Amino acid sequence: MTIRCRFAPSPTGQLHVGGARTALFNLLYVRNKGGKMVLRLEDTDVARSSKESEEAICSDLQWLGLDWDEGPNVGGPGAPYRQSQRLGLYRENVDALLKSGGAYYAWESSDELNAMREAAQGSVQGFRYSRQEYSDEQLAQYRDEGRTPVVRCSASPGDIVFVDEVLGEITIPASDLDDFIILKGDGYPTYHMAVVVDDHHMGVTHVLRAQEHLKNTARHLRIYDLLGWEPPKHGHMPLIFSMEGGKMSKRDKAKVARAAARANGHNPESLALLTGLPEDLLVRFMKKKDHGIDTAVAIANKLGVELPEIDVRDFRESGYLPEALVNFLSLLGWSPGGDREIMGWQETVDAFSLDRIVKTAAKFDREKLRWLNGVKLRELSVDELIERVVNYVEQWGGNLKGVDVSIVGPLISLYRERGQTLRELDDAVAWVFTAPTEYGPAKAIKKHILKGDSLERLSKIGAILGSLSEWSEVSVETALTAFTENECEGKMGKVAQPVRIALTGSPVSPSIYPTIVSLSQAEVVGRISACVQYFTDSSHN
RNA sequence: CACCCUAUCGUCUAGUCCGGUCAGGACACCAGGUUUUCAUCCUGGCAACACGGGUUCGAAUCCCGUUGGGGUGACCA
Repeated sequence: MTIRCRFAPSPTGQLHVGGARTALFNLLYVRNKGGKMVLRLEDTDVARSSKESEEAICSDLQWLGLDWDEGPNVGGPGAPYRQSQRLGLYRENVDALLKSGGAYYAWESSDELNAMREAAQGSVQGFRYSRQEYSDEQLAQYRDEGRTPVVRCSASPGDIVFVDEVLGEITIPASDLDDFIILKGDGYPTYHMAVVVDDHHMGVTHVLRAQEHLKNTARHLRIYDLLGWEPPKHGHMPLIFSMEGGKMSKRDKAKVARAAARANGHNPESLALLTGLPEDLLVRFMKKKDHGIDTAVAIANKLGVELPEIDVRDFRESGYLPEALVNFLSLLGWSPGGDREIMGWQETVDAFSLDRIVKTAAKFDREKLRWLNGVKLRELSVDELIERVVNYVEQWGGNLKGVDVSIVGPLISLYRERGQTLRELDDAVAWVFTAPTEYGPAKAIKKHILKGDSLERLSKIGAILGSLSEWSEVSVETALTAFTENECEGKMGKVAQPVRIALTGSPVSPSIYPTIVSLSQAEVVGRISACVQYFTDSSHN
């Protein structure tokens, strides 16, 4: 039997890392078993679904290298792969359930339902819908009001017991289940109905999804049973937590922005002034009534705070490598056993199995991701890394955007070991394009510039470099080692550190010779004399 | 609050199913080495079986309870 798995996002926003991990595990399983991967868009929430979101999600999946064998735009035996294009099929099966008595029409409005929930607040178990009887007069009245009924599926009379591929035997007691909606008032199926019908018709053999769906599985199994279909196997994967514990969610961004605002002593009024956003929105935001990402981003930008990456897009923008994110994600809730961690795609595919998926939620440790990204960065050949950086700045901007490859190349190989992300690499190189206007830290300045005859020495070095007839790493090295031997008792630090400060503004940079020739001779001479000038001016020492 | 899931270093985890190197690796952190600075790299260190009962010659590993954590409780998926 061919194994078939699916990833079924709803196109209502960006691809979340949790979603990416779900897609990843499904694909790893499929590739390991030589099966087929299906991508299906669950766009039954008409109000929230969008084409842009669909494109963004597909783009991020592709960026991660998570491909699919069947899906929208590629087709396949289960086509179409957008639920909004499969309405007839759902309707058919809803009708079948209606006919067999497994489902029935329910006429309560959302408001009435909410009122019923409200009323059930105090009860031990909370609200559970139970089937209502309607008199002919009531029905007539509802129709006159223009109400459209929903269709509810009758709950299983007995406990739902199934063997989960990850968790083992799971029991959802009947007392926990109630009659759930399978067809909405707008004629669209709910998730429960659509998922079951599609998984069945698309030949899905294994449903691997997050543990938050555990109870939904009980509902889905009920539908399979009522329809007389063989259900697929289910496996529920552990959740991904933020470092604080709790599902990693978009709200984490709002949380960070709020904390930053408070730490800076802001109130809604001052925030409105700062961001130009309406004050009532900010009031709601700060009171945690609103968690808008745009609001969070606006505040963070003004305050210069980094928001935590949550969506795949965020990680892309921060300069992570797809292979690093994939490797990291594969280790969240799964391990190949033993001591293996740094793995390539095929190695991971070969090692993957459901019984090695962990049962407990994993916290998302960005520090480890950063480290892993650095490892993957250094695994790349220099040429490959250069290409990644060029593509990266092309898309997301940076100091190196539009800069000639003949300049980018040497710089990147210089910084290869000094950055964990593409963004950091680009940031690190900023000094090449902008001469320093100030120098620091103070302690280093004191030691390398102001102490003794340092400034005079720097001046001499400038003169020596300026007199070179050939501008190359070798000629610079020859000249400076000679100078070091003759005038600094061979102490390289006396030469390198002042030069670093003069050229970059800080005492930290890659090896000194390549650092020097990263700039033109004229630029080096200019920066050195500017530095000497700066500190000769008595106000700076 | 109810139900369900779950429990090894701060974090990700190996070991648990088939009890007998009481615990391995990695991130982070600390110390040292290499290095003209930084980084890379190398070496070493710190650090965990939630608790309480059982079962057993012997339990991280099996059973029960407690506590902790999380999920769910939509005409969202």
